[in-house]
Amino acid sequence: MLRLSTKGQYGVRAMYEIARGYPETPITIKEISERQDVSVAYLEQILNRLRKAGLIRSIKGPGGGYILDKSPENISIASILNELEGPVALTSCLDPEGGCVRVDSCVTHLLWKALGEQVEAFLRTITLKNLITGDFLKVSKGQSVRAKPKSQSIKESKAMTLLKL
Amino acid sequence: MLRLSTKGQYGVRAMYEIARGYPETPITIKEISERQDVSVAYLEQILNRLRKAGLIRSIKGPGGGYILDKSPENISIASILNELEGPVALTSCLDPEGGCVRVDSCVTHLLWKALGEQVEAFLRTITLKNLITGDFLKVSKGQSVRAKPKSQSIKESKAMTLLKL
DNA sequence: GTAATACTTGACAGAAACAGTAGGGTATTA
DNA sequence: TAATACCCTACTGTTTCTGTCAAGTATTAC
Repeated sequence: MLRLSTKGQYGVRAMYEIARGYPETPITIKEISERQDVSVAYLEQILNRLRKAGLIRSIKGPGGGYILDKSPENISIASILNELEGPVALTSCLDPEGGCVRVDSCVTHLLWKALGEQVEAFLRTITLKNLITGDFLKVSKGQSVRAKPKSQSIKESKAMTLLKL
Repeated sequence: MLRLSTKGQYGVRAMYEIARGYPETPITIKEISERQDVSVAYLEQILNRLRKAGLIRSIKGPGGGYILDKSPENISIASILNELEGPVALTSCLDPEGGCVRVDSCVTHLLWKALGEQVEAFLRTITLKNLITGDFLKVSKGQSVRAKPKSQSIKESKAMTLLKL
């Protein structure tokens, strides 16, 4: 249950590749395509939306490509997925668009709401920088948090709290 | 993103109705259908799977219906959803069935894994009893946890920790 | 024993979402 | 002006979802 679409998955992986070139080296779609094994045409769709959302910038012509529009520590996984898949909405009830007819009588309404909020909170704490440095991976494996205390931003330490649950 | 299927949603709501009759009063599909506004035929499919999973028991003939096979505090939302939608698997990579070809090279693999585990942990802590007593709802609204200390099981207090994040 | 109640099972079908392709266009550089 | 590289829209096959339908089995009450 709760499958993430390929658009979201590829989007995060593409952003990871773009982030690696930050702040100077643009990466072409072709390169992302080869490294992440996703077709150029499909990536075009995905990156287009992320560009319109202001997460990345594009440079046309030879030597061009894509580059982050903010620093990696300021781009969360949540912001990427929100653009590509919309906000977390476990039920149509909770979709910002269509309203719920039976909010009050629905016992499960607050359950789904709470879960959705927790997921969003989690995704907001993980940034592209975490993906690049691998801090996140170490923490999720249960390694010592205090091994690299000075590199921990506030956001990162929040992510750790969540992961240690 | 991350929409829950109606099967899962209806399943939980149906289980809530069945739980209300525990341990003595069986409830018919027809009654659940009317209370939760879901067709009888669709509920039949759903309840069948929950019965085969051992969560509920059925009694045929007049006066029959469905009844829980365990006490409400021993049936978690996770166990219901797992039967109806399978385990949380944000990517096909993480599906217990199909294996991942590029586990090691995939930077995001552990991210989705960690998120999935967190969601499962959350759903395991919420039980049908929480739904019935409404304890869960109070907590999720940020009310004092210590207001009813004696009714708190270990599981419930875990859920609260999660909700307070 | 028979009629009414209620669960059991498998097949099927329309709708929606997903995943990806195709084919044209525009801007920039050398 | 040719090559590079991004830009945009439309479309289509596949899968999943969301149910319905129809026929069957078991139990109870009388």
